[in-house]
Amino acid sequence: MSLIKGIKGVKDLLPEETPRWRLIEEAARRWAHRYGFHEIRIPIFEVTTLFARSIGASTDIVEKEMYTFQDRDGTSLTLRPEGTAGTVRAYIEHNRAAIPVPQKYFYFGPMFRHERPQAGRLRQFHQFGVESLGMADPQADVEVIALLWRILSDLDLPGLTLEINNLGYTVDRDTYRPHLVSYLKQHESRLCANCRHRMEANPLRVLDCKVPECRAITEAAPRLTDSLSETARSYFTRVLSGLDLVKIPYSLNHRLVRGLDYYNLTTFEVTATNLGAQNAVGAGGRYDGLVETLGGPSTPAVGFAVGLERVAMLLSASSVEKVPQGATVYVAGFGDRGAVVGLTALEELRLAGFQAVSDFRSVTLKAHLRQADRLQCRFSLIIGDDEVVKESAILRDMKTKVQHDVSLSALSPEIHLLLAGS
RNA sequence: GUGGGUGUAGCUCAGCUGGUUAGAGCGCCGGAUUGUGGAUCCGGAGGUCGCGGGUUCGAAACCCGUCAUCCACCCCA
Repeated sequence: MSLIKGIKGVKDLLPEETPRWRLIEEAARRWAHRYGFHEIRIPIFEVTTLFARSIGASTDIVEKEMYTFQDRDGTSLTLRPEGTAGTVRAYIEHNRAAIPVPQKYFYFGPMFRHERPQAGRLRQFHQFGVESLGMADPQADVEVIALLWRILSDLDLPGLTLEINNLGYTVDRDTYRPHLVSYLKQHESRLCANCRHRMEANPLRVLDCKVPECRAITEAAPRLTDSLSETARSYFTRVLSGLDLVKIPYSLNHRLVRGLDYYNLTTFEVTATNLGAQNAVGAGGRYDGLVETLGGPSTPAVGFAVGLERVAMLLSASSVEKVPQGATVYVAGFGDRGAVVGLTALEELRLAGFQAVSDFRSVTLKAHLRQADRLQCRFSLIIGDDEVVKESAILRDMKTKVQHDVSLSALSPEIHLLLAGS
């Protein structure tokens, strides 16, 4: 009999770490709400072609990282590798374009990518994401970027940096690509093997190669900026001045190229220190063509996603360890009659709104008090056979060791009174 | 998919060039304190040394394989 273990790259979140996650989720929710985003809950799996069409058939995600399987009727389904595709699908399917107010959504949930696990990278990981659909104005970009920045800074993550770039329109990239390729061809022999391949498949990706040799070459390469149309340029300028206005610090990075095909114009990424190699905490951009590619009405859109595991990693390094709230009342019922009365006292306290706990394995008062201490309870309610006879229990303040008799017939009012007094 | 590190008690880790009953700290249980927790002291329990094979008189240690895990490449949030 071999032990059944969890799947590689798929983690359990144990009660010790769950408060940290709640903190992150609450911050994200709070800020999303302030910015006027509403929660959407979309399925965890979809028809495979949705992802192939939106993310891009030649991306790594679609080529080799998706969890794809056959449904019983043979249709190909896949576990979502990201949240945008499903959100857009829902937007189209429910004809949300017809609603005369901006459609601004946020979501939380697990995503699935078959990658080799490492620091900050799992096969089942969690994202918080935001999609702002319908507004083709730079202010919409600013709004989304500001929201991302606000959430992450509110959580006080170390070494946050916002990098931003302008990918222009598809036509802009089409005019730029030949310039880049012909330049790269001249230096082909000095490029890494990977980049030589990328040069054919997706030349823009060569720009964010980390190999120093490649970087040196691309440093002098023709820049996308110089091929951008006037409209693309002025759009980006207005995004930047909007960020200045609302005081979001950023730095330009002309190498910033996203790994998903649907982005255009504004792209951005927030990185942090102390994250190891996977240092992107949140990233996103504008994707004006996606709704239409998926069969919906032409709809401009911007969004981002945040990697929650990565945020959680950073948060552990900083200051979270201050919320281990223990229970307020430990009920120590022991002896034949005390145990019985203890059970009813527990229930009575809970109905009255207290958090009340006990360890039913403990038979002696000593053992009970030890557990009360471990559980960091504020009070212990001692009920032994003697107390049952007297019809009054002993309420012990675990910190001050002060004890009061409280009558068993009026437990919760008397505890309320003592609490109010202290 | 490729490379490297690490697998010894519940946890964190020692264990020298192979040598006899495998250790520490923390945690756990019990006692000192038969109805009063945390501290102290005393005592105790707990290990297929990841798994399989090989070398050897002898393997936790050496060799081969395998699995797990971590980190990096790649990719991305």
